Amino acid sequence: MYFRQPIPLRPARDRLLDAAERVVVESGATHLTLDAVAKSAGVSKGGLLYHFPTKEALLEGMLARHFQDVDAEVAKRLESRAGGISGRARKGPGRTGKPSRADMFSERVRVLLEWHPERPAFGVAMVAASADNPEHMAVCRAQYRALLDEFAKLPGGFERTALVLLAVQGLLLAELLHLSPYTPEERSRLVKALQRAADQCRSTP
Amino acid sequence: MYFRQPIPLRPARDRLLDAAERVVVESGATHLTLDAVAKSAGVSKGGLLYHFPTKEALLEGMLARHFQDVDAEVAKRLESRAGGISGRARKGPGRTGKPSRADMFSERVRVLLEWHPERPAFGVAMVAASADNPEHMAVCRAQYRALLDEFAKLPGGFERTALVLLAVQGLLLAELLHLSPYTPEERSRLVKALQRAADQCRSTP
DNA sequence: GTCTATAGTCCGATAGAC
DNA sequence: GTCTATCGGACTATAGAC
Repeated sequence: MYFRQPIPLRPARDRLLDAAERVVVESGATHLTLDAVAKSAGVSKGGLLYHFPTKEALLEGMLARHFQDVDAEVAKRLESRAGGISGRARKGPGRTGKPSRADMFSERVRVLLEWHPERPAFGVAMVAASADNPEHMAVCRAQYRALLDEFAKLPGGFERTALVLLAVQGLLLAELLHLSPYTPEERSRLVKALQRAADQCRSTP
Repeated sequence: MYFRQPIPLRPARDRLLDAAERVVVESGATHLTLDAVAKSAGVSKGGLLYHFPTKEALLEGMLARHFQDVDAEVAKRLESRAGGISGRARKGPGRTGKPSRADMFSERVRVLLEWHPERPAFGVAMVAASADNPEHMAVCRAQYRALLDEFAKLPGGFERTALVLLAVQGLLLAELLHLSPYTPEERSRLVKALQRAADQCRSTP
C-alpha cells in the first residue's frame, strides 16, 4: 500500500481526448487523424478505435467533454463560494443557496477567460468539429443561445451582455486560431477590462 | 461590338478562390481538397493546379485575396467619402485629403461588419489556413498587430479600441465557425451597438 | 483492452495529350 | 490553359490475434 502508484492517473478515454486536442493545437484541425491521435496518446490505432469507434465519435466526445468541463468548473466555483461565505452562513451547514443569475454570469466569464492560459487547447473541440462538419455546430449554437437568453435578463440587458460575451468569445476564438497578437501583459489588461464590463452588466441598467 | 459578352466575367483565378471559400463554408476546412475545389469551380484538378501549383499556394492565395479585398474596400470608401464631401472641396478637384486615423478605424469596423452578410465566406481563408497549418497565421497576427498599434493611438486608448475590435472579431469568427446563434434582427442591433462603441473610441478619451 | 495486418478510399502531385 | 491518367502515400475502418 505504501507509495501505491496512482495508475491510471487519468482514464484512457480522457488521455485520448487530451491527445486529440493536442494534435489540433499543434498541427491544425486538418491533421486531426486517427493515426496522429493514437501516436500522440502513445497507443495504437486499434486501441483508440476501441474507445471511439469512429472519428465522428471522437469529435463528439471532444465537444461533450468541453461543455461538461466548463459547466462543472462554473458549478464548482459557485458552490465553493456559496458554501464558504454566504450560503453556508445563511442556510446552515450542508445547505447552499441557489446562485443568482448575476453570479452565474460573472463566474462563467471568469472561467472562460482564466482557463485558457492554463490549457492552450481550451475550446479547441469547437474548431475541430466545425472544420470536420459544420452541422456539428448546431449543438454549440443551442448551448450558446440558452446562455444568451438567460443572461439577457440581467440589468445590463441583451445588448450589453451580448457585447461582453462577444468580446470574450473573440479573444478565445482568436487564440484558438493562433490569430491573437496580444502580449501576456496586454491580455491580462483586456481580461481585467472584460471582467469589469461583465460586472457592470450585473448591476447598471 | 454590340452586346459583346463580358467573358470571362471573372478571372479564372478568382473563380477558383471563390470555389475554395465555398467548399470551406459548406463542408468545413477538413474537406478543402483539390478535388472538391476543382469540382465546385467546374474545372478539372489539372486546371486548378495550373493556377495554384500546390495546396499551400491555394491557401496563401485565399489569405492574400482576403486582406487585399478588405484593405481595398476600406480605401475605396474613404476615398469616395473624402472626394465626395470634404476632401474635394478642401483640396480641389483630383486631390483627396489623407484620411484621419479615426476615419480609418470607423470605416474598417464598418467594412468588417457589413461585408459578412453579403459574402458568407468572408474571412473563411483564415479558418482554412489555421486548420491546415497554424504557422500560416503569423502573417495574420502581424497584420492584426499593426492595426492594433495604429488604432491604440485613438483617444479611446488601447483597451477601449481593442475591446471593440475583439467584439467585432468575436462576431465574425463565431459566424465563420457556424457558432453564432443570433437572429438577423439581433445581429443588426449588435452591429449598431458596435459601430456606436467604435465611434466613441474616436472622440471620448 | 490493446495490438497488428489489411482492405478500400481519398489525398496531393506529376506527366503528357490536346 | 485545360484536360485525362495515374502514382505513391495517408486516410478511415474492419478483422482477428493475444
